[in-house]
Amino acid sequence: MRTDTTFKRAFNDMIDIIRTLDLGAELPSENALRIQLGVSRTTVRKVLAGMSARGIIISEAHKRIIGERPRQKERYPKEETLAISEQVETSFMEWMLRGDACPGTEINETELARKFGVATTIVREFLNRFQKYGLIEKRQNAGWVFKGFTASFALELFEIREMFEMRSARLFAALPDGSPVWKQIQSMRAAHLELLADIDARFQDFSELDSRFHRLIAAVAPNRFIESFQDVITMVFHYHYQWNKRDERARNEVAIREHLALIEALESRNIALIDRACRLHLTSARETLLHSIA
Amino acid sequence: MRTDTTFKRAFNDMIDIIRTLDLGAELPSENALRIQLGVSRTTVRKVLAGMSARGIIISEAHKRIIGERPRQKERYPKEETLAISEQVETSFMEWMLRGDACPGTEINETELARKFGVATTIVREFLNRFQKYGLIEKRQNAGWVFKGFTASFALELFEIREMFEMRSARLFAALPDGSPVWKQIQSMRAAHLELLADIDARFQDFSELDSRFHRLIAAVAPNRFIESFQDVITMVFHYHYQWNKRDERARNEVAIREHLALIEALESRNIALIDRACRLHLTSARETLLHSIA
DNA sequence: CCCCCGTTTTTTATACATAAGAAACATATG
DNA sequence: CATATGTTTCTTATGTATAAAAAACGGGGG
Repeated sequence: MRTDTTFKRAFNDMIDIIRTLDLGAELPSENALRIQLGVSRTTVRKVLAGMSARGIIISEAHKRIIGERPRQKERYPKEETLAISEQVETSFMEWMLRGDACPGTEINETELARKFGVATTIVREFLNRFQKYGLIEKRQNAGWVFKGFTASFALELFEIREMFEMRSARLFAALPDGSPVWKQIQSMRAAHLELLADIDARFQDFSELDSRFHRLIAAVAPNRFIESFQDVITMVFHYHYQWNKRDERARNEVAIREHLALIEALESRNIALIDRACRLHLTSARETLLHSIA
Repeated sequence: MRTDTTFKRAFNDMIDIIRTLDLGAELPSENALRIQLGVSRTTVRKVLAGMSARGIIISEAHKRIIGERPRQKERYPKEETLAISEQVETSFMEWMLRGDACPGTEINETELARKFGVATTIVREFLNRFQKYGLIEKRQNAGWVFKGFTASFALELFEIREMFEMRSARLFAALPDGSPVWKQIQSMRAAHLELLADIDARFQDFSELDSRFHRLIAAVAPNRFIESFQDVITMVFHYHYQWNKRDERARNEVAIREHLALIEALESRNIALIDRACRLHLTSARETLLHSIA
């Protein structure tokens, strides 16, 4: 009943590993592969078995040798490497953001399960986890209510975000000169500049950089509640902007420049400057989001 | 397979309703009862049927009359009115706080299900919901890890709490004189004074008052993320102090006085005073918690 | 002894089943 | 026709089943 997505993902990853090796080379041990692939040895063995069956790997006495270069077409398609729970997430986000759902819509577990073609258990589990994003609410013995991806959601989100980011930025600036974070922030700046130089082609890469940047700042003083809140932000930006591509390039360029300003402020160690750069960036991000909701 | 806890709870509540009525009196309509009991009409009818079977209610043509006073012993015991999911919560908290679990302990769904005598589905669902409290963490394709009810948990919790409470207190103080909250804060003060007057006997009532007090302050500027965080705080205090009764009376008395000081500060509208009262209270609450953890 | 691999046991992810509960529909009665 | 009750249908809460994945066990060679 469980899907073999872990196996398929590992299989694909294994293809990549083999491609870095020479034909006829000996493979690493099962245990070594287990660590490289990030799965259990059970799965590694299944992958090895599958590759042997296809002639990619040849098993000799106490050895496994690469028999033939795996071709890209032997990979399992991306969809088959996603656990059902991940597929549900995507389906749900699509359902939500495509506009099938307006604020106040009742969410019916059974109906969603039917619509997505999965078991109710999974939908239920997803909704329980999704609850933390503040977009749905459960009612006792009844279903869920979708509260809507509304302006007030965005405002509440940014109120918290501002508190958290200002806190982290200040703590960041208070770190001693010797701290390794100053190196990291340097390479962060470099990454921003690189992206900026090639913004027309790569503007879509910003989303990931954005997340990394804010997480780096927050990481100086770890707090599990702040980290958990960053998941909310990541989710919002990841999914929301998938459906709102308007002005994406311009939007991201502005954000990059704001990040650079914040980096400079951090390096100056000047609290007033930091506060201002931080607030400026968040205000503009908030306005952009609000604008795209309306 | 589903338990009939909703029915049993409604049945007990119905006993209370009937006791306020006279013998021979006519009962409200099913619909009216549905609203009073907060359940569906289906459940109301089941309750009515049960009571008819016991002679508490006599059904005549188009009428239902109270035939006999229900006795307290006819109530269903409390345990039977708790949904399995609620029982799991209690069991888990007990498991956690009784000390069976030290930081880093791996949580095994199957084992917990066995230990608690429930289905794995329910345990899984509970863990998914419980995740938001920051005490457990999931690992892909494996179980969960209990991160421990540790000092750093308490510190991280209070760092956020301080941000949120200060924010709410300030917004509270900024409300115009005409706002109804000033009346509410007055009666809150009265409730605190009452409790203080009878502290030796009623010190255990503080926990609920505490939660109400902080929620009142936060409610002036609703933010779903802050509200959700208050659930965390409520959980911590509710369960943790169930297993740490040491100095409870003294602890609560101190907290009441701190609340009274904060109320006074709020009424003064003086930001500096408010900040100080707020911080004082939170610091003392944090120290108390830290002390009881160590 | 330590690592490698084959085998067995345990656990998780997911599907499915069903009683309890909610909601919708239908009928009756004033 | 509005409201109350009887009936039917749909949904949720919870248990059980099972393939996939992880973990544990065990023997053999360096």
